[in-house]
Amino acid sequence: MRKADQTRDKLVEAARAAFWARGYSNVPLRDIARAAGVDVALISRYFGGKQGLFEAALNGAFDWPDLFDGTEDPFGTILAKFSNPAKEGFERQVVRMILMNATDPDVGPLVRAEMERKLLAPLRARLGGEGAAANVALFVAALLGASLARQGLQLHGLADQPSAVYAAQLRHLVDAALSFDVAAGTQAGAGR
Amino acid sequence: MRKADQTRDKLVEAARAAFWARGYSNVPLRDIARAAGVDVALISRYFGGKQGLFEAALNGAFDWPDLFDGTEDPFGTILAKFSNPAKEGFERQVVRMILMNATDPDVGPLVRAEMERKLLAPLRARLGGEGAAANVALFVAALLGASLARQGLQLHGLADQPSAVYAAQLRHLVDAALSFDVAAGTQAGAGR
DNA sequence: GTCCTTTGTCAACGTTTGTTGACTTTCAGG
DNA sequence: CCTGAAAGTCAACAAACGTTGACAAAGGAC
Repeated sequence: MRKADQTRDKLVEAARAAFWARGYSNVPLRDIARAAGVDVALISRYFGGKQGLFEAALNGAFDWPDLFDGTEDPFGTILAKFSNPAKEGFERQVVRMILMNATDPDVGPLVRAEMERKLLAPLRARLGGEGAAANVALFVAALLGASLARQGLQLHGLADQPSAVYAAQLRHLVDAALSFDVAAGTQAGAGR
Repeated sequence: MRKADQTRDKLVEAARAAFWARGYSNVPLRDIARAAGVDVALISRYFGGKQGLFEAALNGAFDWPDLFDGTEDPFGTILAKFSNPAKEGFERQVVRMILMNATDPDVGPLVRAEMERKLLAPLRARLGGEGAAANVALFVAALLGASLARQGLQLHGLADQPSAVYAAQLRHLVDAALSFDVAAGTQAGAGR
């Protein structure tokens, strides 16, 4: 039973790399099996099928290393993780996973549910107050939008910026998201 | 030759409805043919294949009705179209199209190229100035992020808001996107 | 060594998918 | 009416997909 766990882990790891990069419906199981150096049949055997493998890959994808247990501000921590390094951090992978799989008809609902449980709810609890939900949702929207535009769509003016400038852009957007006041209703300053 | 154009149009229309809603790789050609009331074989005959049909559906998807020809501010116009009605506007469909297909390995590059040509470049030309690219990219990022969070992910705190509140949220985020100053580099106000 | 559980291998199945080619129907021009 | 191009129908293909079941190898218990 020890050996089987190793194969399970190799499959989950390969599944993450593939699903996060190309999206659920664009990844054949044979690709994952080949990358893991394992026979395809073992996927259905161990995880019950493709969807089961995705659930296993999704499980733990939101277990951030000490983000909500410390006394630090999770918003600032997340922002810092996204701004600073070019190296693929833990949070970066989660965002790529969301962008690639949250709109899929098959596994989208799973992703959204896990997201709500492991990310949005804790962030709301940290912020507290009446309009916490609005600010948290805007925070996530800004983060996803910026990541999609820079990494996913490679937009000119965002993807070609040095990380210092991108950090300033992201902070500017996130500040707006967190400073939104629900009670104020409609505020001054139209478009442009 | 007149009749064939009608069938072509019916196919393109059905293709848009399906591709925009479920994404390129999740739509079988037979679904589109059935929705259009047409035989599947005609797709390969008329458009050369699935990718050709998508290109035909993509073509014209960015031809906004009088957005860049008038003297009005396109940023404000787009923002207004997204804030006000519950009815599915033209711009809304484009955003849904982007969110569902821009990350696809097959047609993603096509979508991004068309997006750059028909949306980002005109917006940059309108804004002008040195850092126009940065602001335009942030504008689009904010718009896509908010739409993804509200319509796509149904985030609590954004999807359950009345349209008046959502309009204020969107305007708040977009204002930040357009007010970003590239030259200022790093500015004051960290996370939270 | 023998047994039995665990683990991995292999071939095949039934579907679905995009695409193709041969055939039939439609219909305007002579 | 006759003809031929245009438009549509139908069956079938090959490939790819997820999944299954029968079988072989491995490895510890006794």
